[in-house]
Amino acid sequence: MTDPTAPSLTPTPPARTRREQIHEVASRLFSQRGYHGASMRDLAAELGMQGGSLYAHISGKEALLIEIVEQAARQFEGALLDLGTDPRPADERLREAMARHLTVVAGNLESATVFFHEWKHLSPDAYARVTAWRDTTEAFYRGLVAQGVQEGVFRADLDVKMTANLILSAVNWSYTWYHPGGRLSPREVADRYAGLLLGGLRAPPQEGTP
Amino acid sequence: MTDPTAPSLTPTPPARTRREQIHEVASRLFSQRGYHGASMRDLAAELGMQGGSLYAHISGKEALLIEIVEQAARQFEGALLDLGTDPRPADERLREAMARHLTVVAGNLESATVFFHEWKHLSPDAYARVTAWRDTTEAFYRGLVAQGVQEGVFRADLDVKMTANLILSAVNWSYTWYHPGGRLSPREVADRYAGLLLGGLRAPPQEGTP
DNA sequence: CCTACCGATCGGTAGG
DNA sequence: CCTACCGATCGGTAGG
Repeated sequence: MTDPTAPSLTPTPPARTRREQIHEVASRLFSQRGYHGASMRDLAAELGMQGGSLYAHISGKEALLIEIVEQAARQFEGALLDLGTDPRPADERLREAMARHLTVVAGNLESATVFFHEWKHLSPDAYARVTAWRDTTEAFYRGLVAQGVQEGVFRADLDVKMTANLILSAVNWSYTWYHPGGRLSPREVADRYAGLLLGGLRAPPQEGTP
Repeated sequence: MTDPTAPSLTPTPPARTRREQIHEVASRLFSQRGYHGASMRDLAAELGMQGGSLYAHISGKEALLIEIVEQAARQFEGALLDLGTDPRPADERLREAMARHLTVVAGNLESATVFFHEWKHLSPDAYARVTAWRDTTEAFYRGLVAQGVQEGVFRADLDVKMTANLILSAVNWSYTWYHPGGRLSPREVADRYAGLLLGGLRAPPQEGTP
């Protein structure tokens, strides 16, 4: 009926190398079953090959984990990097940073999950690189908060570290609940989160009812 | 030198059954290496016994996971339950709920980590129970937000679901960064988070500089 | 709680 | 990319 070798009329998805396919399926399996819970034979089977055949394309299971985690780290880094020199006021920069951060999570839910859960299983070298990346991201958000205070856009009494922790909680925890087909786009989530964080939950004092 | 059978002068820690010791070490190993990455032989070795001897005390590896995850769920549930009927205004209830939630996370970092990472590996029955618990907790926070709006304590235009998501992000993500010996107690973290959430980051409009 | 063991499965390799 | 295989390790059990 459907001959897999027949030319398809639907537009072919962008050509992916076998290596990219392996990374893609590995991200899904690692995110669903965990790094140690997903076997190389599972991975091979999903790609229609034998377990040993994987090693014609990749050097080993851990190399796969390293590449998935580091690619995720690079995506986060690339999304936030140029915001360091953005001329807008800190509240707008915060909104933009959260939007980009959430877009990376939402657009790469599987590798983001692997990134957040499985980085502890990396070998010392890759482990250190991921830790460094994490520190950079925290420093970025702390810097943003501190600049906002200096600009007079944010309250002067903010605890910079805890404020950055709160922002990071919001954008990172999204990997647990966000579903791409859902009600809100990543940018809409960011707008609502940023609005809540900037304005607070408390109702403003009533006019004329003192 | 130190005879392990000699009576100790330092106060003995509360008597723990062998089963409790097994749960404790299993929580640590599961949190550090993941459920599938930690072997029953590792666990036995840390307790000074042979692999097979574990099965005199427990029925299997998955039973261990189930009990760790469900005990964590019960702790969260117990901490939040009676707040449903607390008579204080919603902003104080929010602060209290966050303090209790963070206290459970901070006081059980290892089992909380297992709870957040490994619940997907449960068999269907236990999986369903954990999902139900998760729904209950989300409903609790959504209810709290909705009540705050009704009371006039929170802004009338809040997105209840996203507000609850933001609160849950803050208290749950804490398992990734909180260290018991650190600068702030769980209650102090809750106070700062609640202060930020309620009041917002934005500096209040300047008096006399319109 | 130990010894000794079970079948299954693991990541990975040799040779084609 | 396959066949056939390696040693290691897995969760768990029998019998004491």
